[in-house]
Formats: sequence, C-alpha cells, structure tokens
Amino acid sequence: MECCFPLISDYNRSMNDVAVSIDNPLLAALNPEQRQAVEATGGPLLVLAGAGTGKTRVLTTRIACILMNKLAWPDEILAVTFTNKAAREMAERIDLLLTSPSPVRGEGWGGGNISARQNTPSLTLPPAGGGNSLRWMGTFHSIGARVIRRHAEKLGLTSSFTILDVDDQLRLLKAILAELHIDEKSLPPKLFSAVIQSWKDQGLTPDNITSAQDLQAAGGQAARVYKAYQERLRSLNAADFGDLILHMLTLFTRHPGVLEEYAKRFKYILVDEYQDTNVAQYLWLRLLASFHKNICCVGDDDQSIYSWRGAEVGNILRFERDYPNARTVRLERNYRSTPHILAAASAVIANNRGRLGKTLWTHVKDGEKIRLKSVWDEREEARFIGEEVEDMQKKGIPLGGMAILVRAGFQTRAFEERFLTLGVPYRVIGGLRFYERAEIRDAVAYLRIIASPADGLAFERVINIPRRGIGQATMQQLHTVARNLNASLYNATMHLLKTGEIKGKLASSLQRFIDSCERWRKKLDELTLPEIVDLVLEESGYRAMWQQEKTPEAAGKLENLKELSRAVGEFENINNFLEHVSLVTEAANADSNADMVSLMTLHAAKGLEFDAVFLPGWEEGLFPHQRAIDESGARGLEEERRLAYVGMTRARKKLTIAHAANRRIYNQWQSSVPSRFIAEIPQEHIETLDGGVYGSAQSGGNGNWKDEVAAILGGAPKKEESHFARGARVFHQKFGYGRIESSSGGHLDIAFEKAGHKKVLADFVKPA
DNA sequence: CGTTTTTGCCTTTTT
DNA sequence: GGCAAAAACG
Repeated sequence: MECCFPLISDYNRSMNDVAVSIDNPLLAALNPEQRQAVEATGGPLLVLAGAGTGKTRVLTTRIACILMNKLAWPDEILAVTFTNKAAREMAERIDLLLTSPSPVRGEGWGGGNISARQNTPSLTLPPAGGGNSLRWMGTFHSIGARVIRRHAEKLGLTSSFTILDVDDQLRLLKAILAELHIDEKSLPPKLFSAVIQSWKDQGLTPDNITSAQDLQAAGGQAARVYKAYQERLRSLNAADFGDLILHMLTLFTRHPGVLEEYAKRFKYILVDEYQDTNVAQYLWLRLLASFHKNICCVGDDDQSIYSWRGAEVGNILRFERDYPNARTVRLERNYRSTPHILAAASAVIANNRGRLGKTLWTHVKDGEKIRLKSVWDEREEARFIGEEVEDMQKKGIPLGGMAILVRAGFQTRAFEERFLTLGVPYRVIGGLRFYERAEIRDAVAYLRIIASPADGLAFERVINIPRRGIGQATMQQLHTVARNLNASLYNATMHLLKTGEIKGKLASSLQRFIDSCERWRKKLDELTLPEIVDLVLEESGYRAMWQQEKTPEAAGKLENLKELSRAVGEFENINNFLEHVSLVTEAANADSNADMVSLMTLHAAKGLEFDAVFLPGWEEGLFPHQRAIDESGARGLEEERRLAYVGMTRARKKLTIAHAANRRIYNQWQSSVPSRFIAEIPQEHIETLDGGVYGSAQSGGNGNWKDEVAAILGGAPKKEESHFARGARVFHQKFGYGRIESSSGGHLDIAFEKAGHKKVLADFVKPA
C-alpha cells in the first residue's frame, strides 16, 4: 500500500519554523538533547529514547510548547499511545505543565514509578485526553474507533457498531468453520484468529491476500475464512480490534477526501513507543503525516518486545528513509539506574545486531553491583527472594518499590506461595483484567442487548445464563430461522414466538427474556445507568445465580458486579460506557496505593521502574525461552535479549538475578544451565552471592564456569530424564526429527515432524 | 438439556 | 499437576 496522497505542499512551512522561544521556562528543566527534541517542531523527527532517559517528559513538554506558542490548537494535535494508561499519564502531565507556572525541577521524573502512580480502577476514569482538550490524544484503537464511527457508513457499518472481544471473535469463527465444513479438530478457531489477526496487523484486507505463503495458511483455508469472517462482522455491525486500525486504512485509501480532511487537520503528530507499531499502524501514520509532515516518533529499538503481536522494529529502523528530511535525536542520559546496572544492561544488549545503537550514561557515581544468586530449585529461589525482600524492607525500602519480574506467568506461583507463608503483601499485575472476567462480560452482554438488540453474540452469550432451559437444539433452530429471514437472533426469536413455532415451557421462557429486554430498554430514559444495571442483574436472575453459590469466588463475583454498577455511573449514556469497556482493559485492583511487592511478567513491566528489581529464572530454555528460539531463531533470541534489557533497566538501585539448577515445569523436573545472558554481563559488574549450589564454581571468576555448571549438573539426580528436556529437538533413526513432548523413566513421547506422535525409548534417540 | 468423565492444553498478550 | 473445554452419559 503506497502512500497515494498527492496534496503535498509546504503552505504551512513558515508557521512550523517559528522557533520555540528559548527563555521558555519549560525548557529550562531539560538536558540539551531533550531540548533539541522539543524544539525541533518543524518536520519529521525520530527520538531514540533509551530506557529511563525521560521520553515521556520530552513528549509532554513538546506538546505543551506547541500549545503555548500557538503553533497549533489542541484539536490539531494527534498524539497516539498504545495503552490507555500511557495516554492518561501524558494528559495529566501536560495539564501540569500548562497550569503550573514553574515546572517541577529535578532529575528525571522520567518513567512511571508504580508506587507513586495512582493505579486507580480505570473503568471509572473518563477517556484520556479530556482535561486539556487534547481531543486526539489516545490509543491507536480508541482513535480508530472514533474515526470509524464518524465515517461508518463508508465502511458498511453504522455509527453504533459494536467492538468484539476475543470471546466473541472465537465464537464467530467457530460458527463460520462449521458453516464452511472445516474440521475444528485439525484447524482450531484459534489458529484462524491468529492468522487473521496477523493479516490485519499487516494492513491486509481479504482482497489483498495474494502471496503463496498466505494462501496456504491454515491448511489453505484461512483466506476464505477471513473473507467470510469479515462479511459476518459487517452483517453483525461489528468490528474486532484489528479492524479498528484496518478500517481506517481502507477509509483513507478509498476516500481521499476523508484522508485530506484528517491529514490537514493534524498539524502535529506524536507517537509514543514507536518500536511497537505494526505495519497497519505504520501505514496509517504515514498517510496522516503526508500533508504537514510534522511527525515525531519516540521509541527505543532495544525495547521492542512485541514482535509476536505484529510489532515491526523495522518501522523505527526505516524512519530516516521514509522521511528524507528527518532529524534524529538520541536521548542517552539515563536518570534512573546506577552505573553498574546501566553498564550491565548495555553489555547484554550490545550482543544484538542491527541496532540503531545508543550508549546510556549517567552522572551518578556510586551504586551497588548486580547480585547474582544460584539456587537449587524454584522453591529455594522463592525462599531466597522472600528473605531478600524482608531484608530490604527492614533497611527502609518500601515493598511498593520492589518488583519480581518473570519470563512466564507460571513462575509467579512459587513466589505467591512463599509470600503467603511469610505474610508479605504482594500483588500480581496482569492476569485477568476486569472486563475479561466472566461475570463482567455477562453483565455487559445484557447491556449490549439492551443497547442494540441485533447484537447476536451478546444474545448468544447470555440467553441461557442463568439457565433458562435453552440449549444447543434451540439455539440451532434460532440460528437457522435468523439466517433464513436475514434477521438477528433477537428478531428471529420474536418471529418464532409470534408464529407459535415454539411452544410450551421453552416459549414462555424465551418470551420472558424478550419481554424483560424490552422493558429494560424502555427504562433507559427514566433511570440512571447504575439503576439500569441493578435492575437487569436483579430481574434477569443473574445476581441470584451467584448468590445461590456459596463459594468464595461467587462472593468475589458479586463484588465485581457491584463495582460495575458503580462504574457505569461515570458515563453519560450506555453507549459511552460500552465503548469504554471494550477499549479499556485494566484491572480494577482497588487498593493499589498499598505497600506491596509487585509480581509481573517482563512484558508487563515495560515502562515501570522500581528501587529494587528481582529477575528470577535466568536459565536456558526458560529465559531465553526455548520456544522463542525454536520459532524465530536468531530473531527470537534477540527479542529475548531485549526482554532481558527491559528487565534490567527497570531497576533504580538494586538488581538481583537468580537462576535455579532444577525447575519443575508441569510436574516434570528439568535441570538447566544458567542463561547465556548472565554470561554476557561483564564480571566487574557482578557480585556473586554464596550459598547457592554452585556459587563456588562461579566465584572462581574464570570464563568457563558454564562448563563447570554443566559438569555439576551431570551429577544431579534424574540425569537421564533431564538429558532430554521437554521441547528439545531430537533425532531418531527411523522417525527422523522431532520434538520431545514428555518423558518418563526412559520413555519419551515425541512429536515427529514427519511420522507424527510416537512413544519411543530414550536409548534410540539422540539430540539433534 | 444438564451432569459427569475425558481430553488437551501449558510464553509473552498494550487494545 | 491442574484447569478448562469437549465428549459422553443419563
């Protein structure tokens, strides 16, 4: 998709070149590079902002300066982020800059400090960008939704289209697979969902699926499923997350007039976390920037950790080629970490190739070395970190200033158990989000039916929750009738009731459901939203359903429902609320101000910082993760390394890395070798703690300790089993290459590439 | 149609 | 090993 926008002119040039006044007090608080990035308001600008170098500060000051110098009105600035949190934070900080005459001085109020941040339940907050009337500040998806609603009819939708969640998507795909007679077993809906998602990330509509490789995806079925899926979405007046970007591209390329309107409007475009943009987002930005060309992208190629979600580091690497007059500013002065931490992180990331390259430095002189701890297994790891946490707390570091960052979700369990026995307060960040909880989705589905009865997916979700005696057979009948009449499930139900085709108990049950919906809809005008929610939860019997269940989970669910009815009060109407709930996905963890240790994945930690950071599980196979290497080879390994870099640079003062010799994964003991990333840290930045199994092997300080470790492991119990680790690639004389699925007592369960699944004796297999 | 049993998952997941 | 979704059963 080439940029097809012909209206390139320089009519606005003179205005853009007005220099931001030097005596601006906002600039006084910046270092020279930051100031450059803020002052270069005319033309394309790439800001390479290393971890902890104050990129949010640059972005917000830049916007504040543009406004103060009246280079543009607030609604002529487009500022895009990836998360609602980032958008909200930016809005707050711009407000602060514009209202307080003398800005807060001091080094780096750089990244977000979780203990200082109000992590309030965002369900109740208004959409970001409200306060300072920056109407076009938000996430790619929220801006997409807004643009698409405005021009919905050009895309075959109405302005009230619904945004599907992942559940809805899968349910829809499942129905389509059934219609197309595609076997769900061999080609599961999830596979199609992934392929379609990745196509949308690349900006490919069904008509654009032409490459041989794409046409073969998912057994050669993906292209036609994609087509059918998009048709179904349109007939349901719905869009999925990917569509929120893809439809904008379609809109802009098919209707140049619309593109012109937006491209002319946005005199300044700012993009946060540019390294995380996918191709579709990249194309979209390029179209919008084609007129004024005042696009400022801030990012860090070393922190690109979402390629598996379609992010293209290439976007940042090619910026200078795409915008010939682009300026590049590097932010390299780090305001967060001590020298040892910075040097270690820099040394690790230096092993990656194809970087744009930055050298972080700090004026801070002192600071501790990184501490490295070897432990026997994950229980000892948890015990060690638990002790350290208590120790640091005694020394005055609040629990809220500590975090344990893991590669994979299951790792948090050992720590949770440990903290529970120690009585150390902790919180797990990530995991199930508020709106993803089943009870919230159910309640929202009821609201969706009230707001738009044609919402068949919502109808299907709750028609039998609580139980109304409507099962598969009835649903099938409803679907058939709906298809024949070209009507919604809701209308089909009404039709069947009218004609008397459904009788008896079933009919009265359905009738009651329909009557209730009608009644609730009529009340929309008289009652407030919380009253509506309460009414629906009460009259539908949904709340009663959970009240009858006397489990602790049920109590939690009722709490969440209460929270929901409280939260809707903040919204003007039901549609505002529904839009918000589909686009905002943050956990409503109530008392986030409490002093607690944070447990999260490395991915979830991006953008945060802590006084003390613990990085457990630095073992080959887990980190770098075997699957990343298997699936993406050298590229996968480099992304794992960036993840290591992100993790290390979260720490302000204390950084502790740990690795275990043995780890139980899915109840199988697996012995492991320390992560190669540990070996990439220069010795002079490491302090090796004793007490571990092979602490002595390392303290020798020779470069060969990896071998020693392997030797020690050779003597560890269950050697045979660990020799063939789960996931390891092996070779068998008869069956060829394969991957170990499981092993027990010398018997291996192997998925061979050619021969399929086989059980074989370990003796007949050797590592590939 | 609703219950019980069996099977199949098991890296990360900004919206 | 543990959990959720499908299949089998009543």
